[in-house]
Amino acid sequence: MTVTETTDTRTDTCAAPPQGDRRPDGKDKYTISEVAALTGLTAHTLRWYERIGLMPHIDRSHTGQRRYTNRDLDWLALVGKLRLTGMPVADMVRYAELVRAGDHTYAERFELLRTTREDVLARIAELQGTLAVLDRKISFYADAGRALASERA
Amino acid sequence: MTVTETTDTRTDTCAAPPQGDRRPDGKDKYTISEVAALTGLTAHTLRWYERIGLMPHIDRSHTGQRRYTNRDLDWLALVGKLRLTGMPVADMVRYAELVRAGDHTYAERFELLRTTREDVLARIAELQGTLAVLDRKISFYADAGRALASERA
DNA sequence: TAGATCCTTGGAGTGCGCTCCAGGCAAGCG
DNA sequence: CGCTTGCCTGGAGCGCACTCCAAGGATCTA
Repeated sequence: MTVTETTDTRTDTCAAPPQGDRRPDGKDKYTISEVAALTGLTAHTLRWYERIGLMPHIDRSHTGQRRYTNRDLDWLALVGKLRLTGMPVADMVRYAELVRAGDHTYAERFELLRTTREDVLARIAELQGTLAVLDRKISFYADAGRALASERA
Repeated sequence: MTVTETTDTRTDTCAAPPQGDRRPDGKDKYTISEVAALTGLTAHTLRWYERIGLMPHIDRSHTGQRRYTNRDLDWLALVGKLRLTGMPVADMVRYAELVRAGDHTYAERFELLRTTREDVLARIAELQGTLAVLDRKISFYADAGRALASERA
């Protein structure tokens, strides 16, 4: 038995959820600028992602232009999420390599994601700490503003 | 009436809370390497902060060496918090300029902090979104790991 | 078929936040 | 006295994640 992440595909590219965000239904070929529009990344960045191995090699049209698939969009959605966590690009490339290497890397992928999860939790806690400081200062300035206003009155 | 942020000082440097984190009591003069040890920043970075205007001009010993005060440490603590929010250094410099400019910049400081607060809230929400994705993937790999284990049995 | 627009490539450039270097001064110690 | 250690300066360098450039080929619209 082989476990795949989505039920309807043969190879595990660790694709994102089946829910396309705002994706023309029934379509499965996108030019680079269409993908740029859908993802918010620039075409430059998409090509760069491919060069550094963060994307698999993208299908090409008969004239050599890139044609992205829905699967590629799924992967980019995941990359976007990982990027939001602050994960370095090098680590994402490592993850992409594990995915390409096949099922026997499940344990390592698990470990990488678990570590990332811990980092995210720590980061959230950190931000909540700074939020407390900000709130203290903000209420100080709010009070000070009121005091100055009443002074003028 | 003039409102100051801490009750025991005359000038408002928007100092951090009176609770020193791990600070030798009764001391009010620190060398750059002591400050580096206390803050986790490097001496290089401390000098650089001063050059770009993120720190006020630091007191000097008779031989020209920097002598940081507890007030400077308070300010560095705030800077550290703001840095954790992801605020660009340029914005922190802007805030520092407002503080140096005097009480009439309270409204602007308030605005800056309020905006930062919104950013932090948005960032936390973002991270919680990525956490959901991570959790989904992690449980996938955990299940897959169990399936592979039972296969070997 | 002309002209505008889009896509291709390798490699160079950018902005940020540090990080380090060279060369030199000052203080403490055996 | 020499040695080590710590600090000073302006300016160069670095790692990251893009971002852009030049020169040329492909595709679309009238």
